[in-house]
Amino acid sequence: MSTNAATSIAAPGTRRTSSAFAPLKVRRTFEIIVELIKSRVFSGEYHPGDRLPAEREFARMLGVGRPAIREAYRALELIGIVEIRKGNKGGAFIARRDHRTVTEALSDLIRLRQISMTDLTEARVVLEKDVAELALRRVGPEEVARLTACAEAAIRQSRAGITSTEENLRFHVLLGEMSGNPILAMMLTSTLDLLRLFIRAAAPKPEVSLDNAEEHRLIIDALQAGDFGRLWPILRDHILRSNGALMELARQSPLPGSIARAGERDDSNRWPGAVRSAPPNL
Amino acid sequence: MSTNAATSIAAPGTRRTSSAFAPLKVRRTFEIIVELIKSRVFSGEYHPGDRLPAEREFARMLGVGRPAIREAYRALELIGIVEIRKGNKGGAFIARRDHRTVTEALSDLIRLRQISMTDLTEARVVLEKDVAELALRRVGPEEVARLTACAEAAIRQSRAGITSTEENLRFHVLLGEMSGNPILAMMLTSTLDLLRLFIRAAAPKPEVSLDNAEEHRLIIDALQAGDFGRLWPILRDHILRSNGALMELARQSPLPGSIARAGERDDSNRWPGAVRSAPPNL
DNA sequence: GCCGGGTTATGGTCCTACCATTCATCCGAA
DNA sequence: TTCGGATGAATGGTAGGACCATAACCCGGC
Repeated sequence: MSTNAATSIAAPGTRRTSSAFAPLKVRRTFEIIVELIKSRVFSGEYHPGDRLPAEREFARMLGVGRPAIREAYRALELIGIVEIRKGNKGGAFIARRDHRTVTEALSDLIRLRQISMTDLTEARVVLEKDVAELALRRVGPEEVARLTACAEAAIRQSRAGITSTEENLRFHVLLGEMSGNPILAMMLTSTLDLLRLFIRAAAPKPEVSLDNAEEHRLIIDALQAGDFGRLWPILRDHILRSNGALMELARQSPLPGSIARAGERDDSNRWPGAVRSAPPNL
Repeated sequence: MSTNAATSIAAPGTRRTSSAFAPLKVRRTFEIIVELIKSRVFSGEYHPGDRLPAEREFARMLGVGRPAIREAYRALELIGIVEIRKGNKGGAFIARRDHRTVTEALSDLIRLRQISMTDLTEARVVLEKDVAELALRRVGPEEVARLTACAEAAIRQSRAGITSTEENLRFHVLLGEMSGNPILAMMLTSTLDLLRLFIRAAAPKPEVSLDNAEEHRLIIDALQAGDFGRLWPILRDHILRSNGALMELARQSPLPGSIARAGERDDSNRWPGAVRSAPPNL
């Protein structure tokens, strides 16, 4: 290790021949670097698109080895804070944030916990209910236009024989965003991402569409009317109907992959079998 | 690179002098290894507590370098699937899963998105409402006993002059678990973890307790009665009251750290200022 | 039986070397 | 002049080896 004490992260004596009263370096080097970069991102010092120093250069600057920087960049990439590009003018760039990290973490956790389709639908129903209630107060003409565009795109795809699952899911994601609450929106998006996994596992055939895009128009109408009492039954039935269709599909085709297995383990009354308890929340 | 073709991950020719028709190895080595281990965990081949091969040994087994294994283990550690221990008989162990990963991802995202205290409380209110409604059908004597024990522990701590924040938060986490829906429970837990961060930032003085533990008894009573119409106003007011206390505290003491800054940036009507919009959901 | 030091397996870190990829630049042909 | 391919340079990806720090284990002395 060369000496570059100025900006060195590792205090002298923390490694090699640790002198008496070594400062108890318990955290790993790369974790310190991760914290350093995180704090700069959070404090607004770094902005999306900014390029972090090259591994070799940063290692020299901080007085640590290149592996430490590598691992820090890797960790930051995993949690979605930076994006790593190879080649000339490549490097680590501050990423635009999205919910991917949360979704993946949730997805992993859920697969390990052997979540059932029932749990997933139940969570979706309550989240959509809350989100719709909040969105109701915030939708304006612009929001309606976006929802309408999404719904019509799905309908066009359906009529053209193309699967509109993605577009249909996006409709509900949009609804989540319109709640105005980023936490709830993120949670709903994660739930829907998970639902997409289930759909892909149960209905690999792309010609199958689970969502009835036409119904989205009714939802938009009710949203415009601003009447939750009218909106909610429509939305709820819409969700439960698509859930029913998915369960039906699951029954027909065997379920490949770990997602399927996740539910079979526990008992008979979980995925892909019948609903465990009554449909939630009415 | 030595040759160990038997169980080699890297097909011959993917590196060094890539022959014609190289199989387009686009994914990085460590990602392949992560997938491999993940799938084994998901499929139940590995169980919590199991020990993965040592880095050097696994590298030899797979015919890859030690750094690849290192990075794979690191990645798995970050997403909470394994736990790495040093020393003799150390190594990578399949971890017991918890929600930490989700919480941290959520926390990072939220800090970057400059979530306000209002958003957080709003999310908490709707989640607690849903969770309470579900829990209402599932609580039995055992659940009531656990909640009571938690509430009484908090009360004892309060009277002894000890901060009961942790215990009070745990009460709501318990409520989340009693909903029977792991997804919703996880989401509520993550939200409460986030709230803990806010509390620590706003009220570093441990003698301040934000939650009124006595009220938890009322909640338990209403839960036992099985009447959501009675339970909900109590729970809602309880949450909003603690929120109000937190906001008050935030006003009194300046807010250190990135969490505080996260809200100050946007506008004046975010944290630590007044509520952005009307309290959610009534 | 208990305590303490030596042993040893293992992760933590660093270094060096080389490959692979990507972009920018330059040069020649049209 | 313009376009396209060749070339070079910067950078991440991977490998392998070396050494340190740590923690569990083992064994001997008390």
